[in-house]
Amino acid sequence: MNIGEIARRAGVSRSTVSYALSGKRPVSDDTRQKIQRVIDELGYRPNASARALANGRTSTIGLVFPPAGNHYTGMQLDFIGSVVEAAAAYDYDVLLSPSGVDSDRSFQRLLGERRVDGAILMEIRLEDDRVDHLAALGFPSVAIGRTAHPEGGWWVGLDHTALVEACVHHLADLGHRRVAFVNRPEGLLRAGYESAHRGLDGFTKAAAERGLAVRTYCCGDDAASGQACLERILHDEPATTGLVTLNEAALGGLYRGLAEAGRHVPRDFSVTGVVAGRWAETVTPQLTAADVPAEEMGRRAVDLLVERLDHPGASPRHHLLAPPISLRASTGPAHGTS
Amino acid sequence: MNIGEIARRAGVSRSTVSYALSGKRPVSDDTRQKIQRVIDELGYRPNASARALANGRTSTIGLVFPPAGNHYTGMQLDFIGSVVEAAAAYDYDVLLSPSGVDSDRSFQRLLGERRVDGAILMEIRLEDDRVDHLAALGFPSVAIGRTAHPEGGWWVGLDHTALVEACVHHLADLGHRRVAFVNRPEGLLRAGYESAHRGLDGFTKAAAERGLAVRTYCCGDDAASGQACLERILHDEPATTGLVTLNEAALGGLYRGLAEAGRHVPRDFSVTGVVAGRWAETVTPQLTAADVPAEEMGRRAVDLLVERLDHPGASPRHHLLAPPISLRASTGPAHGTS
DNA sequence: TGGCAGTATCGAACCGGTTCGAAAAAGGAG
DNA sequence: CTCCTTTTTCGAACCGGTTCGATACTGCCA
Repeated sequence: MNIGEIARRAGVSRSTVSYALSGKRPVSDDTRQKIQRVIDELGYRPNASARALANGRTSTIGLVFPPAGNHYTGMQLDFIGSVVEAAAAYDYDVLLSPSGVDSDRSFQRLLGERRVDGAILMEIRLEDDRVDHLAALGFPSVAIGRTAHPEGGWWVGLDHTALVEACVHHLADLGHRRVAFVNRPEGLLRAGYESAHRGLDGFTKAAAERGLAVRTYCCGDDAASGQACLERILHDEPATTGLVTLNEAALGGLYRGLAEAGRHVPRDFSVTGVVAGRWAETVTPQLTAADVPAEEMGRRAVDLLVERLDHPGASPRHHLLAPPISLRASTGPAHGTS
Repeated sequence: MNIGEIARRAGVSRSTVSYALSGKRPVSDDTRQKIQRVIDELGYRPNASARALANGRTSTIGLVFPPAGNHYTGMQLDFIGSVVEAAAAYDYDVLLSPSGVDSDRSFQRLLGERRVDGAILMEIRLEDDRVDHLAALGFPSVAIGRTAHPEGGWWVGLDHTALVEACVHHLADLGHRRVAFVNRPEGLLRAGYESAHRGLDGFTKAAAERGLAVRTYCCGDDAASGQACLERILHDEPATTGLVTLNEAALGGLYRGLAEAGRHVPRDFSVTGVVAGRWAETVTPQLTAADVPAEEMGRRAVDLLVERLDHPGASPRHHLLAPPISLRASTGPAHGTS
């Protein structure tokens, strides 16, 4: 079941079999057919490790996870799914790297041991040592997210600043004056997560522009935290009439908190934010939100990475996406205290 | 940066370096230290492909996806996350295989090209050619799910029949007489998905035992389908007062449909089913449900696979899980038409 | 001081492919 | 029929590790 066996049965040399398969040198028609017949008969497939060793390419890309710990959100699932699918179209496999507790170890595994040809990094931080490290090494990688200094890098990003600004303007246009911001968990904000920081920046800036009274909160990635967070919001400022969130996993909890406080959405309270479309449609009333185009981002990241792998000298490229807000049913005009 | 370079700099032979690293033969203390110093200095890591070629083990396990198409549910995310984490603890990497459109191709890639030492299969069908195929090949694999003939196989399963029965009994105990079943999408049922079939069996059986009037539905994996499905349920039998679902992605839509029909949960209508705990807590009121222990299942699947890899002769093992129903807030006593 | 056990290290073969240079075979022109 | 070009195939080296058999070195006892 190795190439030598195929060669023996076809009565040719190993190199001829190799060339017949790769097409890198011409092989006469009848020997090719003879070889093909033997291959089909035995169901032969070349050994991936041997091939990787010989030509230095593993045909595998690494998908590097955050040091976020044990919690995965729905958005990440969409990334993973679309990356795997897009990679398969280019004949690449996808190796998942947890980079959980000690990210260095699995990072070393992926790069140091040459398990992958390139990497896609998820959950980027503004100052991200992984990105810097890879850039210093010249290792082909694409970030899903954008560091504080994205110039000269390869990445696919979402313009969280602009999206959150749009959310704030949307609420302000509806007459809301007291608005809260529900961010990702505090640990992630402190760790410098891009979405948390840029989203917060956009919120602060737009709120200042519109002269809104605002409060910002961090919130755990689960429904219970969302509910608790909403209670805190109404406790701190009962006159709050709207919120913007980046935290899709807390969304259900936020809604529950509103329901239990007797605030009807969207009559008494407007909710909006930046979340995956699937989640926006799950809650009732459906969330007016900037839908994170996770699938497109994953696909584009793979496109960029493959381009980079195919053309080692290519100059850096990136995509900054800013999808429009999908108007659904969770926001409405403010009244009463406005 | 290869073993020869290390050997040269340390003034020893390549085999000595290899033995110093693997410990498979004794190496004197000072040469070991000399070698280690060089390795640390250069940051050397042995090439994974070369190692895999030499000793026939890739230290990688494959995670095989369903032919389900482009839709991933939250449960799958939890499986993936826990599998990756558990595998990392055993020093295994995880290779994702879509097996999307033509599952054969990526299957061949994984096994035929020897990219992985073993595989974990997700989304099992009652008659699953992948399982049969692997069993015939004697290839080390563990299924997350259980075929119609699970004897002699390695798997981690969820007792959907028992769980759905428990849900039905729960509703019947509360006095509900007309109950609906919301299954996975029709395509999956027709394809023979285990959860869809066994869940349906349990529902039918328990409903018959309790003499309930029932209807069963298939429902797409998204909120819009859930809403449509609920409308159909109430249209077909307006006196329905409860439902059992396996479809977590439709859950939000089911709730919305109930709200729009003016049925209050749990006062007018009880909802229960088998879904991941995270989803059960997202909806309001929180779902009384059998929580799918996705994390535990993923972890156990890895444990079994590693055991199988370490002891090639070991006799088949499995785990059939049947977590209890978590009483939350979505079910209550029936009244009115009862 | 020779013989011997035991330890430390080395060289070579091997895993299964790819690739290069050269040899062999085929075809065409003189 | 020879010579030369072109096409087709072959053998050997290489990728970077692992592993086996054998050699070199050490210390100990007779």
